[in-house]
Amino acid sequence: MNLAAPNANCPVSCHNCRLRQTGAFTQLPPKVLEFIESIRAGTVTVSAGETLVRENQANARLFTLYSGWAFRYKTLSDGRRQILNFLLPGDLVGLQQEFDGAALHGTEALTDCSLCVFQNDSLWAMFREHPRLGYDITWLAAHEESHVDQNLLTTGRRNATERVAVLLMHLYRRLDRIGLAEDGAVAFPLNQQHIADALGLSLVHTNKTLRRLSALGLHELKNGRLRLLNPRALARIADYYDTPPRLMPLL
Amino acid sequence: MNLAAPNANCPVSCHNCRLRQTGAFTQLPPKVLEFIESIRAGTVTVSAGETLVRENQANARLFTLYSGWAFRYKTLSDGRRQILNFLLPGDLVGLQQEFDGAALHGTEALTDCSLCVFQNDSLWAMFREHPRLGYDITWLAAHEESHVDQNLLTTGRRNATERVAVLLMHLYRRLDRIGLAEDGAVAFPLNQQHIADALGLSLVHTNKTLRRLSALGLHELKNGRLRLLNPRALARIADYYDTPPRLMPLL
DNA sequence: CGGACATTTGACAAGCTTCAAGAGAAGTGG
DNA sequence: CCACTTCTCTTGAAGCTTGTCAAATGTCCG
Repeated sequence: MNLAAPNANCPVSCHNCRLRQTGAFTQLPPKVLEFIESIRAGTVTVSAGETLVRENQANARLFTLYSGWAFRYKTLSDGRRQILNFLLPGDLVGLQQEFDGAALHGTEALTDCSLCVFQNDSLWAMFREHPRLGYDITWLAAHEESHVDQNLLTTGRRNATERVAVLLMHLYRRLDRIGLAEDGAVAFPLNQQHIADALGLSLVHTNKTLRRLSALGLHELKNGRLRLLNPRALARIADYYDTPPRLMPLL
Repeated sequence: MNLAAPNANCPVSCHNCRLRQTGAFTQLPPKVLEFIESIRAGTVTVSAGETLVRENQANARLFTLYSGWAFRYKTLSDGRRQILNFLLPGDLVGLQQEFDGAALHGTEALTDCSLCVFQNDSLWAMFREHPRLGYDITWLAAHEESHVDQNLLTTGRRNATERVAVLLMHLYRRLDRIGLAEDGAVAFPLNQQHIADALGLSLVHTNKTLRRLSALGLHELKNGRLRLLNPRALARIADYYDTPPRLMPLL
């Protein structure tokens, strides 16, 4: 079961959803699951590098990311870019613009992705028909905010070494939780520009910091896979201590 | 009507709520308003500098800020602090820890505050009894996230001058929208350490940057009030252009 | 008037960015 | 299969923004 594989397409029915079998997500009553299936408008695949939602786009839809990686970002008018957070399988895409009218950020596929698309205007129906779903959506929104909170602490108050350490640890742990770690390593499709844009650093300084950490034997990054060689040292540098895993909702 | 005044206590009944008369918030059907009133457990006042929710606190409650300013923050173990966003009248306090079990951030009163407190475990009741309220809560969560998004762009990719300009503009506009601007000026209770912690800068550099901007005649900060003397220049420096005001939900 | 706290300023050091250029990797077309 | 292009990664050097240290000034309040 490799959900990160390019050809990992969404299943026809939510009952067969492989994400739901990972044990990382909460179970839904059958009636609610059927409702989700009824408002699913279809599935979509997007190639690496393509834009899912443009900045300031008005009419975006609501998705659940099924396989692959994506990220949310904002840019300044002179092109400086900040990555806000990374989206992994199970994450909801496009909630903010349902409320703010237009997206205040862009969303881009980092790898080939497949997504389940919900019908237009189904958001209100979810709240009305199944309060449980409304609750779950709010949970996901609050959870995503906590990721952005953490990234803000990182860019605002950590130095370059600490920032890189946090990023590596955090992504590794998120992937591990949804079953995407194999033999102590995870797929790692980010290039150094992505890392720089996520951490508020320049490309060159990101490179030098990564080299320093790997020269110290803290991590290994090759063939597009990340391995944490000394997680305890990384955690100490990053001042980052994980909370115990909790089951997440999945739409 | 000065909602920022220290003695601006919550009204007994939501029907008399002065916030609802500002025109900045959506109208609620009478039945929903009565429901809100029924799950309101009381009101609380907090003095400037007091902590509303400690970092890692488990049993925090849900509030609506009625008057005064507060802020959410995170700290590293060596004391470095990052302010995540500022909370103004009408904002919901404590939603995240309802989901994550414990607060991953602290919340502190910046001025004397009064807040409406909701009953424990009333969150699920809101979603179940009145889907509209669930929808509104999600709106508020998504809206707060968009503030954090913006702050992350600012600390990650703007220089010191741009950061200060953004902060001044953004807070001015938020206050203006809820009717807290008088004669082109707003109350501004932040000290320079707060600004530094919000922008990811050192205290000294924050001071020098503020002085430079005010020497250029862009803003004036005295007697605890902020006046934007050249909003267009500030907007240009900050690369910050506001979206038209939208009505916000109010619980 | 004294004490605590916030603001202001200068000098210096450090971390990070920018510039420049080479090396490696991957894809394309002859 | 090899030249060619393009992109990513890597490294060094120089400069600038920002942080740190230290101390003076201003402000508020008892």
